[in-house]
Amino acid sequence: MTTTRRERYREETRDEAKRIALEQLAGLGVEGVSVNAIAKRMGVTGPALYRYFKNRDDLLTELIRDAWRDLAEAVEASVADTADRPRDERVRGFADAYRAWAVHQPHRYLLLFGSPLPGYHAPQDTIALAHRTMSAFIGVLAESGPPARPVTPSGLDGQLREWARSRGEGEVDPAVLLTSVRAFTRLHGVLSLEVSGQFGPMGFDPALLYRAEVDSLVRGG
Amino acid sequence: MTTTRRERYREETRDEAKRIALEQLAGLGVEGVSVNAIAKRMGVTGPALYRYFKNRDDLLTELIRDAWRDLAEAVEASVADTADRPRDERVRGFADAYRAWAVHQPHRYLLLFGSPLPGYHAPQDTIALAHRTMSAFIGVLAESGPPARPVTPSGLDGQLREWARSRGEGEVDPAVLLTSVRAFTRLHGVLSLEVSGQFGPMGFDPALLYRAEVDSLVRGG
DNA sequence: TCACTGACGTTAGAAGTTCTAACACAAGTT
DNA sequence: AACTTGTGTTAGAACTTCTAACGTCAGTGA
Repeated sequence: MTTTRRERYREETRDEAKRIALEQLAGLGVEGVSVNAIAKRMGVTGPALYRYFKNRDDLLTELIRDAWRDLAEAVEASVADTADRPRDERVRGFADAYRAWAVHQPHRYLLLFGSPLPGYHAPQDTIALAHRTMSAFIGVLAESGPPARPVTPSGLDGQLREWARSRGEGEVDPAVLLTSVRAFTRLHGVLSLEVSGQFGPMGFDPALLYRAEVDSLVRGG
Repeated sequence: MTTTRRERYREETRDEAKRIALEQLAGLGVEGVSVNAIAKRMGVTGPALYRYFKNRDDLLTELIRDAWRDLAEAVEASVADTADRPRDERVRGFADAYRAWAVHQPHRYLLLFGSPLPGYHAPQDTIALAHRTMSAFIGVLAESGPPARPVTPSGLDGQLREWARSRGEGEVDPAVLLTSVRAFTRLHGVLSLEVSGQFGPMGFDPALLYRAEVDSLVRGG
């Protein structure tokens, strides 16, 4: 596919707008992402940007899409880097990469996992991008085979199996899926509270709390 | 303290505004909470409301304060109701009350735990209200004495002890604190993802996942 | 009872926001 | 060279928060 000069310029303009939007996001939160302000900083008038983004929601959707892709690439890189290491080390590597991504750009993590934009419905490709991170996680955790685990609430096994089927990854042991999802929610639990500043007044280091969770994860707790 | 007719009327007006603000929050998210729109629905003009709230942030702070108080009262009620039950049942009671509060009014849960308002700094009394929920949780979990538990990352014990001291609750075993905080982050992990709709495309019942976490919690996992 | 003070609501308006419409111009295409 | 398309402009509608100035009316003290 040939890219004309115009197409290239257009892409650059879009990228510049998104770059500035991310700065606004970091500084002022999602409410502070203003089409007008972005345009002004780019040296054009407000309405000019509507040639590049259908509306503000469209711009934010792009930011969300990019963030999911970026997160997926970060954890996939960790998985690739530890390809020939023992399973526990790979799990730790994943968890560390995941946390690093989150705490180095809390605003983007919040964009993905914080309050949903009202009326926003994630497009299909965004959901697929989100799945990539989960798949990488399941892949690493599944390495030592189905884990021993306590009683599963009735019904969940079937639902997890159905979920795996819909992801098109063939037959995955529901025990692995449950372990993965629970591990994920636990990591997210710590990260979410850290990134939204809830640990602030408590005065202890969230990284240590995170490590405690990772420890119990590799131990199979 | 005597309340004059004026004071009572003023309080009613504030309450009505907050009531409508909560409806807006539920329907349109925090961005949809508009001073102007609230005033219109109350049958007055926009600027009139500025006699009752310093500005929009002040109104939102009130909503946050109310939500923390409401949450604390909900879990404290559960704790009181199960006063003479065995410890495990009390833990389950707490977890159920906590989840019920969150899923019945997801917008309020997100107001407390979702993306923080940019530039918002929680006033001291709000932090104290948030602590009430945590204290109730610690209280129930502490009942069977310090739990057996795996290795604690070095440094965390001291920080937890310091945190307990600053809360003015005397000497609490750091093991209990760690268990409490970790239990809390795990419950929050599931709730947070549920309430922000992340489980939507996955098609399984978050309540079952939550139960799995509660199960492992009472088992001391 | 009269006068005063303070609370409350109004309109006007400044400075933002998103977003559409109409227009101008320059850059590719035929 | 003429035409089409992309990209920018200004104008403006309909919102938003929030301040200022101005009535009006209720409650209080003399």
